[in-house]
Amino acid sequence: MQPMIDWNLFSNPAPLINMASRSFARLGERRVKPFGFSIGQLPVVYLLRHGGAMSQKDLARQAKTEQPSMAQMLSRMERDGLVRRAPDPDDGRAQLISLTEAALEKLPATRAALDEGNQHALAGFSEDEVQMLVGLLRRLNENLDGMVAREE
Amino acid sequence: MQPMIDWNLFSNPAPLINMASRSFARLGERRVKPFGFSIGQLPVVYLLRHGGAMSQKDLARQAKTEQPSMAQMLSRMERDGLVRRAPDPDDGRAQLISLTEAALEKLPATRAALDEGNQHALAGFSEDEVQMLVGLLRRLNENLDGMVAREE
DNA sequence: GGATATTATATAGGCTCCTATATAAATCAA
DNA sequence: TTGATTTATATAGGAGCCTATATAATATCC
Repeated sequence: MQPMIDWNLFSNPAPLINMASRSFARLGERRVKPFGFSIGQLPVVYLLRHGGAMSQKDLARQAKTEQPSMAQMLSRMERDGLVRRAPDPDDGRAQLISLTEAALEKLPATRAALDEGNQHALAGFSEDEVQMLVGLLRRLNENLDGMVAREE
Repeated sequence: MQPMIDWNLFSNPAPLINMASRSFARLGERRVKPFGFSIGQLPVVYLLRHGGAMSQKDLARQAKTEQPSMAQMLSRMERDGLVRRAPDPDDGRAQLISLTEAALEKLPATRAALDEGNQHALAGFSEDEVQMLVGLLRRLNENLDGMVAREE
């Protein structure tokens, strides 16, 4: 039970993380747009980067989004020629999703543009500080994942 | 120019922050919903928590969202009886927005519920680690804000 | 004072997410 | 083998965010 002192949005991780997330999204959007991607698509791109194929379900699980979010995303990506859907020969319900050649070709340049932006975001951070931040964020995500799973 | 080694989503701050942000939002939503709020409204609630009134423009600036996002949010909040819009006597274009009594009454319980969730998210973190995380996030946000402002 | 900027909101359109629910194929059990 | 359950995707509906643009009121500058 902590005292009901007045609230400071900027000393809690949650709002700081929300702000950072939105800023990263806006900046990332600008950087990947020239290559025909949008920022939310990157987890899918990442998972399929070697040219392999995955089901929608596996993509959703590994990208940690809900299945309907993934379905919608894949529809847009298919519409934009980034992704191909093929019926799974072993399961009539499922699809196998893979990146198109066009998408694969644009990957290296896209990633370079994005990396450059991420470097700028960490201007003034020592290597140790970056590692510290990443480590703390990983632990935070582990806690959060558990809470989401337990419906806490 | 760094080597094009294979990509790891989990050693970059940006995707980790995006994941954490989404988890916080999902968990926070569950916690504040019983009180009639939704998680995205909290910056507005926070800014108006003492019963004062602000223009939409000031709310948007201080909550660091774009004006149209704020306009939409306020429409929903007005619809839900959380906020009141009054014409600004000094400026025919502007409105003065304030929380309704109903919203003000539910504030303490809402904040308590949210704080509890945030504590759980930081389970296993020492006080120093929390301060470290907050400090690093603040610096990161400063960088990001600058980049957004400079259209970088 | 009247034309021209600037400023405060509003609207349109789209993306990324979420929850809840429907549909269709596969699996399991009796 | 058929009926019930589980599983993979789809659809509906909505929040929250963004960019681009329209509208209306205020300021500014001849």
